[in-house]
Amino acid sequence: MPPTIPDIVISRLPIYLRALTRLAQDGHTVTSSHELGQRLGISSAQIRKDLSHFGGFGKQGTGYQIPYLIDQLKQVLKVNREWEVALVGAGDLGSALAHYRGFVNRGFRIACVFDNSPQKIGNRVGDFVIEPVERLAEVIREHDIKIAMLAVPAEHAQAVAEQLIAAGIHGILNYAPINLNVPDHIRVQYIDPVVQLQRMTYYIP
Amino acid sequence: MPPTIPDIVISRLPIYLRALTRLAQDGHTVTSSHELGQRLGISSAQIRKDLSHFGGFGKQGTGYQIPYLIDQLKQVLKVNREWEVALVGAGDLGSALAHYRGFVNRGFRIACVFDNSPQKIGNRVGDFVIEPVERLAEVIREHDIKIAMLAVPAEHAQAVAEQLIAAGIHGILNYAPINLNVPDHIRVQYIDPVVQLQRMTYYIP
DNA sequence: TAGATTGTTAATCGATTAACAATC
DNA sequence: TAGATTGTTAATCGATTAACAATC
Repeated sequence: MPPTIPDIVISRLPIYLRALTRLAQDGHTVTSSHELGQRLGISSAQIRKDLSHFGGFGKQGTGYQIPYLIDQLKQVLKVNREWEVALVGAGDLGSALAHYRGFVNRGFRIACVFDNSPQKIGNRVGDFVIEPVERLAEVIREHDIKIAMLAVPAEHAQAVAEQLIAAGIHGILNYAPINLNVPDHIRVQYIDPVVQLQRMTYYIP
Repeated sequence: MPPTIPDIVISRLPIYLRALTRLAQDGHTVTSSHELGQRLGISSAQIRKDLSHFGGFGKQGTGYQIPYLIDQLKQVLKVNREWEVALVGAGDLGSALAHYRGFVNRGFRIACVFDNSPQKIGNRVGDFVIEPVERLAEVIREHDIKIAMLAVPAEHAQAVAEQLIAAGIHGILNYAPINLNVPDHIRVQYIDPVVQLQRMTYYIP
C-alpha cells in the first residue's frame, strides 16, 4: 500500500498548478522551487517536499520544466481529463457559475443545471436548459457525474446534498453558508465569502 | 504583549459562529463542545482549546449559552459592527455578489461597485450605480472602506489590487484565479472554485 | 448529590524548515 | 569545472488530542 499523502499537501497542488499555468502563459519554460515559492509566499523547501511525494520532477542545477510539471500535477490531481459537473440552483450565483468560462481548460465542464422554481424550469441559462430538481438523480446517473456545485438557499442545502449523494455524487462544492453532514466517503468543499471576510476582520484595526 | 493567537484558530472561529447562528435559529439556546464538534466534524477538545484562547465562555456541567457565545465570537472577529465593502467588477459574478443578501447580519455591507466598462458605468446593479474604476481611491477614502472584493478578470487583478492598496484597503477577497502579490500588512483571501474542485478530484476514483 | 462538561496541562502527533550530499 | 538547485534526512516547530481536576 502506498503511503497516504497528507491532505494539506494535496490542497496546495492546485495552487502550484495555477501559478505554473500562469508562468507558462507569460512565456516562462523553466522555474525553480525558489522562484515559485517567492511568488506564492511559500518556502522553497515546502514546495520541493510537496512535489517529492509524487516523484522527482526537477533537475539539480536547473529546476523544473514548466510544461512537464504542469502535466504531472494535472495527472496527480486527475484533471488531465474533463469532469462533468452538475449545478444545482439557478439563482444569481448559479447563473454566474453557469456563465463562467474559467472551468474548461482546468478540468471541469458544467453538464446540467437544476432548479426547483417553476418560473425557471425550461428557461435557458448560458448553454443550458434549466431542469427540475426531480430529474437530478436520473441525469446524474445517466452522465455518470461525480461532482456537484450546490448554489441553493441554506435551508435547502442539506436536503439537496442528500439527493445528490443518493444519486451517486462523490464530491460537493457547497456555496450555501451552512455545514453539510455527509458520509465519510463524500468530499465536501465550502465557499462562503462571509467566512473569508470574517477571517480578515480579526486582523484589521 | 498578549500572546499571538494562531491563524488556524482564527480561521475556525467563523465556522463556529456560522454553526452557532444556525443552532440559535433552530431554537437551541445551549450547546456543548461535544455537540458542536459532532456537527462540524471537529473534536470537542479542539473547540474548547480554540475558545479558551479568548476566555472562558462556558460553564462546567452545562456547556455554552449560544447567544452569549455568538456575541463573544462576533466581538473577537470584530463583526459586531458593519464593515463597508467595495466591490470591483460588475460582471456576472460581481452582479451576483451585489445582489447577495447574505452579507448583512454577518457584519458586511457592499457600499460601492466599480467597473471599467463604459457600457456598465452609470448602470444600476442591485442598489448601486456602477462607478468608474477611476473613482475607486476617492470613494474608498471618503467612506474609509477597509475591505474590497475583487471580481475582475485575472489579467487585471494585480493592477486593481495595487490601486486598492494605494487607496488604503487592508483586506482583499480575491475572486480572480490568480495569486496576488501584496505587502505583508495586507490580508488576502482567495475564492477560486476550480482550486476547490481540484482538491476533490484527487480523491475521486 | 451525581452526572456532565469545561478549561488546561502534558503527551502525542504531524508539518515545516534547515541543511546538505548528489548531480545537472 | 563552478554554480545552482534538487530530493531527502534530521531537527525543529506547532497543532491536535487525551486526560483529568475543577466545578456547575
